[in-house]
Amino acid sequence: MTDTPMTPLSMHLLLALAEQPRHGYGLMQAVREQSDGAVRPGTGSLYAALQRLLDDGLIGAEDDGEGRRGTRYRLTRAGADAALAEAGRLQRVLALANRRDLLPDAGGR
Amino acid sequence: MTDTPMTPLSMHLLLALAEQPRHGYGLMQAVREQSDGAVRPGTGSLYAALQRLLDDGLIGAEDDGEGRRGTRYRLTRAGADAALAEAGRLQRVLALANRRDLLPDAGGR
DNA sequence: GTCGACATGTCGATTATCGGAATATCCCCG
DNA sequence: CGGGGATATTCCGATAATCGACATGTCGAC
Repeated sequence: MTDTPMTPLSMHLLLALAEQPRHGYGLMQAVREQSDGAVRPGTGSLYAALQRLLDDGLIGAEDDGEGRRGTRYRLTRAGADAALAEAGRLQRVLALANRRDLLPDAGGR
Repeated sequence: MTDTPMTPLSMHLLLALAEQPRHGYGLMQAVREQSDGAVRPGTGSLYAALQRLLDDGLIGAEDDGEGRRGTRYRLTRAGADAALAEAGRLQRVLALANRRDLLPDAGGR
């Protein structure tokens, strides 16, 4: 139950791959769009993060077909589980935030 | 709109302070409890994070009364706004996660 | 044939973040 | 008075994550 938090970038990558397998380049764009521009990794951050996810077995990589260039990344079962766990963690944080009164002047409570 | 993500620790600190002002040490415990043990900062991480939040003006620090030892941290208006913004970001990520089919065997779609 | 989008990497530098050791005080209990 | 545990904070070294730049190559369009 000691759900270690995941970086926002990793989470976005997993979610982008949950939709469909993609190339690294496509992931860069997908993450940008998904996050409304909040997360915009350079290539360095991106491939470093992908390598970490590969090492942890959360994603898989396979060569794209014969003629095609590039590596296609896909979500593994473990990756889906991890994303789900992270989503649960976020939900708990949000629930907490709702319990607190963060709104400044609106007639709260 | 380029909502820079916040670390889980920072978010938990702001939420803990939204409930009531606290000392650093109390924050350590509050964060642990709030996160169900997922976030358990050592003292080093804790005070470093507090310093960062102070630098960004998201929290304030004042000496505790005459006789008392220690510094009492409180949430600033900017801090509440930041927490709110982060909560919004998390909500968007969660919405995304819900749209994806992460459940493995439950008869999805 | 050159331009821009697609695609995959590597490198070095800079931050960010973390955990633990060390320090000190306060308060209770005997 | 003395020890011990909770409170409270600082400093330090190590690791993790990010960024921006550079390098390399393919592809289709114009």
